[in-house]
Amino acid sequence: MTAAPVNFAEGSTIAGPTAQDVTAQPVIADRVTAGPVIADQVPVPVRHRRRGEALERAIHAAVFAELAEVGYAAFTIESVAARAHSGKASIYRRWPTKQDLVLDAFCGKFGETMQLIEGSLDDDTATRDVLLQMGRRMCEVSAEATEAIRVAAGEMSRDAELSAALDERVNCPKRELLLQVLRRGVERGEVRPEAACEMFTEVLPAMIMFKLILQNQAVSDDALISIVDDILMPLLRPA
Amino acid sequence: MTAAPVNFAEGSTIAGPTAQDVTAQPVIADRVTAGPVIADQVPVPVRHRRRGEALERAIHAAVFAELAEVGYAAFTIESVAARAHSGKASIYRRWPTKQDLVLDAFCGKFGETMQLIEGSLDDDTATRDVLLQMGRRMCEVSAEATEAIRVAAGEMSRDAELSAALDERVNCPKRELLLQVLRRGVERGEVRPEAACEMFTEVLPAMIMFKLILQNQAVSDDALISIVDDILMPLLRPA
DNA sequence: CAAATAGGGGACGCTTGCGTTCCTTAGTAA
DNA sequence: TTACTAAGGAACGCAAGCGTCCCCTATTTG
Repeated sequence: MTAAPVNFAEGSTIAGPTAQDVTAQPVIADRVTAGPVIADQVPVPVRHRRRGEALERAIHAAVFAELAEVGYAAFTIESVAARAHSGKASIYRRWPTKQDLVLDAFCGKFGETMQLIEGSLDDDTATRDVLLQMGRRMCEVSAEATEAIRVAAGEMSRDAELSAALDERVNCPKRELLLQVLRRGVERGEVRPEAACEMFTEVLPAMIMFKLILQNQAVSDDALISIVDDILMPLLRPA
Repeated sequence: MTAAPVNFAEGSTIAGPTAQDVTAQPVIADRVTAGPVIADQVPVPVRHRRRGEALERAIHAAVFAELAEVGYAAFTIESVAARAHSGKASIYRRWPTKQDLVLDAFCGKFGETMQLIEGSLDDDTATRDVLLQMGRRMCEVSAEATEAIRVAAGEMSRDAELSAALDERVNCPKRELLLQVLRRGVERGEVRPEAACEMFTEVLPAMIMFKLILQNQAVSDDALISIVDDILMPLLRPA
């Protein structure tokens, strides 16, 4: 199940005006409620009431937007609700604390992210290109959730149980997948056997995350290519 | 000027009990104030009233301890003051917001961290060992302030001015120093000339910070050696 | 089409931390 | 020794969010 990009646009206004939306919303709702809808006065699709998964995705999107805009310290359930055009109750009904909310959003985004690549492992793509593709995907997904990643890392340092859970759901799958790519590379003669180990598995994520999460730099495609071609491949290639 | 380890033990109880310390403190203070000090009843040095730099270092230490224990979201000026056995006013007198406080603590720790290595650039240490030494130093310093690092990164993403300031005070010096090490390596014939560029400068910090800050893993000395010997040096070494 | 369910959103009392002020006393400089 | 400055610490009013409840209505289910 993919991250449903559709709903990102519909459910919440990413990086859009915050307070204004909140006040603007009731007007539209009233018009819909009070009298018959005058069709051509509401060209933008009338906000319908979302439920279930659609609502959750909208809230998740609002969480990322809010985190990016004000950070975790100033992050409040109230503003997430407002941004998602939803009620606080709908949020509290699902997530008991702001921590749960953020971490669940995090998992939703990264839980099944990497599996998307698995398909391409069957065909005849070169290891170098698979790595590049994985790098691109990591950048793409992570760039939308940098603060959530920082928060998750921070909470993990304080909660061993959570740490184990996130490790299992996010880190391990990613590591395994990368390991799989390396092993496949060995079979194809593109990777030396000793290089198919855990440590080399960390080089790509480390370089990307360092720039993205800790240095706040966008990772251009050129930079990515350089990481793969000038760092990763030279390390992996058979002598 | 080093991070003054003396004060860490004196000014605040890192990772020690929080609430208890707070309530325990006045008792000691009263005893000191009210009557003559009975020497052997107060074997631990009586808390004297700190000022200026000594106080600031104690507060910084309390900041790191507090961040590590409760995280930035639950971090309050009040608990920092309590932990440092200081008054809120003394903190507000110096730092207008919690953001300023944390970031200043961050700068205090990382501002002049790396310069410590510069001395060893003159003698005949091999590049490999210089890198190892730098890695150790990075681990050492960063491990005490992982949450502060995350916070700094997060704030930077929201504040371009701050971002520039921290870059100048922390990132650039580190990058420059590493570049200097690489160039020195070129002169000594241990590094190929094309490798003395910015990108390779990031490999060591990226690997360390990824583990430490994003994966929450301690970086053992073995791991560090492996990073230097199996990743960095093979990339740098002349063909 | 009717009944049941859940969402949007306002209101409320409560708690917490903010930032300030004030008082007493410890360190410092003259 | 004597002023002077600043620290420790308590108290205070204030604002912001919390978490809950309730009402009304859109959507779904049967």
